[in-house]
This record gives sequence, structure tokens and C-alpha cells, in this order.
Amino acid sequence: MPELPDVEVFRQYLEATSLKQTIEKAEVREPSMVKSSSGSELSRSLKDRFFVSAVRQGKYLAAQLDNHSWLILHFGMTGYLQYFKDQDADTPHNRLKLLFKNRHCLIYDCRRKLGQIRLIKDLEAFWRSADCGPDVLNNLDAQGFIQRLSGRRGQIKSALMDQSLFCGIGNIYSDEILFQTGIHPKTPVKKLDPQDMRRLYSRMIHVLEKAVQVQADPKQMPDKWLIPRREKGQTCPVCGASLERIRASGRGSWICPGCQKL
DNA sequence: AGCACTGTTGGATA
DNA sequence: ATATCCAACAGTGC
Repeated sequence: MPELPDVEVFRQYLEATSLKQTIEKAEVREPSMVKSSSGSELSRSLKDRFFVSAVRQGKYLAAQLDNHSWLILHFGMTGYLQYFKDQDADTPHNRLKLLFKNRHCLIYDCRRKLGQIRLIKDLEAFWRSADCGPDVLNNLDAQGFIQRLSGRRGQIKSALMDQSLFCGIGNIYSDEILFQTGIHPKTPVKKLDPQDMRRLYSRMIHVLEKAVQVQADPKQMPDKWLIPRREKGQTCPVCGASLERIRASGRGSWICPGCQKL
């Protein structure tokens, strides 16, 4: 799940459910996922704090605490948040549970443990240390997008997914953006002209905003999209050709062989 | 049963 | 600078 739209939905969810409630207890159920100091240190630091806001940078969620430190969550491939009004609630792969004074709780669940949990002081310093480029939705205009893309050597898909160039796009959404622009994922970036790049940028923004609008739920995405059809036997919603799965940038990639010529 | 596959990243290697 | 392969992990499907 968790690419930019999913994480944006988590951010909005956290803001809607969990602000201004004092954390009575933080249960670190999987200390190995805590990448800043230790699990017990994290637990001590969260106690008696409360969230004041949440921001997102690419696929990272940063929740600010009242003492100006930040809880940073990365969701790996399988992470999500769930809020409960029952303090005894649990989820199948609960890795961090925040129990609030009002007896509600927020759980960070991450089945495959590929996510990361941190508590940090300096947000900007963390983005730099994580080698995060500008967020594609919050901090990147068409000009910046084109500037960062031009001069790149490799294939367009790997550029779109390179979090240090600009961040937020992963495997699923890069396929969607390329499908909607009729560009093959293996196209060398240097083969794209400024016109192509402008189209790429505007489709990218459109796809990501629309995805956030529908809560990143494939069932609610437009009929003409690729995402709900990423499986064997499906056909292109535009030309009717059989969709194909290829390997590009080391990832399984779905394309329409009719619409996306190399 | 065994193997390949899966929305993440990060490191080693070429 | 960029690509590929592997690892981390846990679950599902063939």
C-alpha cells in the first residue's frame, strides 16, 4: 500500500483522530523497528506527550509532539495506522501502540516489519540524512520536476521512483503515471522532450491528488486507470489490449503494450 | 512441499 | 551515476 497517497491518508487519519490527547503509555511491541535509540527510550519519551500536528514527506509520516520532537513513521510495504476507542484493541501485527489518557489508542501495524519508527528532534536534518528529495505534491513545481529529470541517465521508471530526486512515488503509482502518459517504463529519460516531461508532471499531480481523494482505494479509482487492473488476464481500459507484466528497474511492472511503446 | 510473488529501503557489486 | 541482485520480513498462491 504505502506510497504517497496512502501515507497522506494516514496523515489525515492521524490528524483527525489523535491530536491533543495525552499519551499515557507507549507500548513498543517490536523494538527492532525503532531506528532511533532504543524501544524503551522511545517509550519513555512518548509518555505524557501529545501530538500537535502531522506532516508528510514522500512516504514518511512525521507527527509533531508538544515538546517539538517528531515521531517519524515509515510504513514499508505493509504498514498502516488504526485508531480504536477501546484501549484493549489489538491488530494482527501490532508494532507500536499508543494508549491515550481518554482510553482510546492508536496502533501502528506492520506485518512484514519493513517499516521504521523514529523519534527525532530536527525534522529538516532528518530529511537530509534520509536523502529525501522534495515531496512531489507539496514542494515540486513543473520546472523543478523537469530540472531534476533532465540530465538523468537511466530509465524513466527508475527516475520516478528515486526518492532522492523527488519523493513519494513507488512501484504502483509510477506504473499508473506512465500508463496514463503512454510512456514505456524502460524509456531512457534522455529520449523524453520537455513536452513529454510537462505531460508527465501534470499527470503525476493529477493521479496523486485523485488517489488521495479516493483514500487510495483502488475500488474507487476511475475506470480508465491501470491500478485496479494489475493482475493476469486484465485488459487495457483504453485500447483493450491484454495488459502485460514486465520487469523494469528491478520491479514487477504492468504496462499496456498497445499504449506504451518503447 | 517448495518456490515465486508482493505497494519498502539499503547495501554490495559491476 | 546507474543497474542488478540480495537481504530484511511475513504472508499468499500456484
